[in-house]
Amino acid sequence: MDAPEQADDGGDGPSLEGGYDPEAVESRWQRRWVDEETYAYEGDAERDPNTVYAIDTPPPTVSGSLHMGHLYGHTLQDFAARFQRMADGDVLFPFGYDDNGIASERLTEQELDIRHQDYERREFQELCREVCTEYEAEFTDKMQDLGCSIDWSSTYKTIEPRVQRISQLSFLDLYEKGREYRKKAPAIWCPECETAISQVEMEDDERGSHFNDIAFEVASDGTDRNEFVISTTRPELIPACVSVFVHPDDDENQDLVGEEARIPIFGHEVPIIADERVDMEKGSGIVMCCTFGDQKDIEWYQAHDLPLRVAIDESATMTDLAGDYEGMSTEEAREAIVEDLDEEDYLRDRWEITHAVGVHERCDTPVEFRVSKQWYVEILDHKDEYLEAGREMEWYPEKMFTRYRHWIEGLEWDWLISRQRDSGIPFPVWYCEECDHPIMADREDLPVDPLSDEPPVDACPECGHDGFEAEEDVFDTWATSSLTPLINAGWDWDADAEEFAMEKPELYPFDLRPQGHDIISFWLFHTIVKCYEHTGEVPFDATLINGHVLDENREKMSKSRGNVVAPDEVLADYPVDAVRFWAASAAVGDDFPYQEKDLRAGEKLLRKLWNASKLVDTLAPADPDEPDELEPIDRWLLAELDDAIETLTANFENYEFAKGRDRLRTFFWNTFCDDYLEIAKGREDNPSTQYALRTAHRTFLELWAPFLPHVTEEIWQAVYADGEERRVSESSSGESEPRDRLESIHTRDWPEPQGHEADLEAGETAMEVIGALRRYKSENQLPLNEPLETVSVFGPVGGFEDAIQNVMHVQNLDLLETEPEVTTEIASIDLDYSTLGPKFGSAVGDIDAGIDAGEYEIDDDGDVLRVAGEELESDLFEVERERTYSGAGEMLETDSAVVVVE
RNA sequence: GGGUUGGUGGUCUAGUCUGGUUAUGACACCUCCUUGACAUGGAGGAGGCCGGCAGUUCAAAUCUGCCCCAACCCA
Repeated sequence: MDAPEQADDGGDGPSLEGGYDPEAVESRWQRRWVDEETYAYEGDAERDPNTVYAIDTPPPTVSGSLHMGHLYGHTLQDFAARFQRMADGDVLFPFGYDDNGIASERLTEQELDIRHQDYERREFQELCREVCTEYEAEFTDKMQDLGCSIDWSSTYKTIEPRVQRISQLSFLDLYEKGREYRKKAPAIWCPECETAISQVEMEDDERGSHFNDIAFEVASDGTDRNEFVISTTRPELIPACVSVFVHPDDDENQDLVGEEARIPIFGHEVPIIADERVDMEKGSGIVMCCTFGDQKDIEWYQAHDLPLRVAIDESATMTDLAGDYEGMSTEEAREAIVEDLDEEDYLRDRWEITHAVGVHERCDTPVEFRVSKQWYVEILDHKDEYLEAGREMEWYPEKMFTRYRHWIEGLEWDWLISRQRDSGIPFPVWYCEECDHPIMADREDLPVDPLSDEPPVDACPECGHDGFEAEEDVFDTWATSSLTPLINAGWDWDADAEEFAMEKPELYPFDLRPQGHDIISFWLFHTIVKCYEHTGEVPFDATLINGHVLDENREKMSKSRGNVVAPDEVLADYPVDAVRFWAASAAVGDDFPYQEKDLRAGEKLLRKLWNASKLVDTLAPADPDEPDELEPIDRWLLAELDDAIETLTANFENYEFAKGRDRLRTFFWNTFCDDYLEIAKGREDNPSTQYALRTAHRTFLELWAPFLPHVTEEIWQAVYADGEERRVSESSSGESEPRDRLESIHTRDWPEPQGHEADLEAGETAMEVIGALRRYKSENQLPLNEPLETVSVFGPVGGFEDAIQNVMHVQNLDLLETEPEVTTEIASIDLDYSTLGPKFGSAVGDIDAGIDAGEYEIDDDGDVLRVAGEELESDLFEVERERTYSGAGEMLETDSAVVVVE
């Protein structure tokens, strides 16, 4: 745009003509916001971190397309970002992709129908980059269709060199701090992906299997028995059997302890040992320990210093230890061994079961446990500190902290960060060929790839040898994606100052970390670990945990169930603003169903806002002067508006989007549209009403802006942007080229209460009277604009007579000084239990009974109620009277007024 | 198996921490109304013993215990 005036790009510029056309309007604004960098973070390194609002968004894993979880999560963040931007200025709302690691490798394999094993590492990495780039481009398009106020100039990919450098710096720093070690130890292993994985990547899955009762011979002669039976689901592991365990309390089998067992078929002999970790309830109560079948085997292996017998290799193929079974897969070997056991009469029984099997979450392959040399981040010794860090953050909702706490309390493994994969960030490490001493890269050289780069030394500092071996492993994805606060803040090594520094220190610690409740245990946890160890600070002030979007029957969406709703399908039928209105309906942290009718509710609201704006536009000039004195009805509206601003502000500050949304909708629809606008129709020439109308309307647009960014921008630009003083948020630090930027509603200031005071009781009563008259017309099947000849009101409605008269088409309105002629009798007595209870205690029951039975008296002036032997002062009860009106016309009652229609 | 969270009209939900006697709103349903924006609107109505059972209390959707159901996390 090139004119200082509001841009009107021809026929499809902002205008209130006709109905609201979200399809055209939304994409038009989305494009302009991106093109004009409306949401760009300005940045001011001098600013206090407490006054810059920064969000650390967990970058989506590049493994597929945008789903409802992305939509919901980002929309919630956007509510916070948009509110904060208006309320407090500069906001950083960045965006990243997590495209290094197993997930994107598997995506590449699926997409191209290839196996990574068939490619050179470089080649495969190239393919990953290509596939990811395509997915990212499509994902970005779809993200921009959501209209989130993301700063698209602050984006990153976890595989890009800048991030690789940060990730390798992080590795070096933790190594120097003594927080990392390399160790040959049993690790969880995925035979399909052929890599070690961490505890969090393993999940349980119910699988069908068999229990096999296998007879073991006793090879020594300390007992009368010749054999005993062991139940196992994994007979292929018997070549790896290194011992047999019996529980110390197991009297029946105590005779076996200290003896030797001979392994069927394979013939090797193993000791029988007592250990209380045996589950006596399971199978025969006697259990074999193999290296390794499960985690308990590892514990035993370490506790009893057992030998290592590896029968299964890294691709789940039997090793030479398995003798005749060498080269078979574990499944093949299982069947073959069972058959042979049966033939040789060792198989005593076999039956089907289903049980939980640990599988790799990325490929559903049952995991193995293998001894291998891996890098670990030590975390078990800092559990208390990480727990404390979690405690220092604000949790929205609070209850989610429990999950974090339980996760930490249950930690059993240090964090394994090396992966035997092709695509990923390499460890910046070489090893001395002679003494295995690790050589770390120099900081200034990062990022490095040891496979192609040379180590920074000519000779090993330990032994002087000059040959080195490159580390082939890459970092676990989370070793990098746990650094997002540091990536966003531009963390780097300052060589001159010899310390770490941030390019944008004002961002750190971040104000908000949003994420789903399913990844508290790893993503959030790992991020806290990394950032805390690097900076000594908790990286987030607050964390916002979003729930999951379920299908319309409240069931989890899953591809296998076929109940997945894709965001693009929804957005093809409904405006984004309507989708956002739905997204705001759930309490933060709660799972909630996707229901189409909720989107229709949002659509209705957009239409209402549009139509109300049109009406306001016909009733008052865009920018009326403020009159010296507002009339009661107008002052009442603005006082109510002040109140709404106050609650809504608090709601946004506390991430109570659902509450804010409902409060605003009710006030806008019921109070403003149904009540005030109807009244305003009869007062259009009144300067007081014109001012109130426009003030309220502008404020409504601003208050709705975080929820409904498109429709509010469209109306704002159509109605107000033109006459506004130009408010371009060019930074005061003097950017050399002042850009001609859109004065978006989204960069305006959040409304503040203006301190309007009004007789709220009179306003409330007047609305009651209007409601009563509406009910009267409805019940008498009259149109709402049917004139009423004479209406008398007894009640506090002073100052609102005109309003009542106009909106209800009352020709004569009388305010009564005294209650109209009625005969009254006591209908009921309302007790104030909250003070009555504490005062009279158990007598309350008798008082209730006495009143019900009519056994009570009230003083003539109504000051004292005598019942059940007690005397109640007037503040404890209220007498409800049944009024019978015998005068002319019909009497209507409200809570605080009596109305007579003639 | 252990833990966490939740269960409120037909549906989705507010209220539960901080107990107070007519339980909030929306959608759907029924009746009526074309009022100067909106009939994709407006006014009104019906519909719930707050998962079950005990307990604490003058008083429980709300606090306590047990049970049932669901989701999630961890074995």
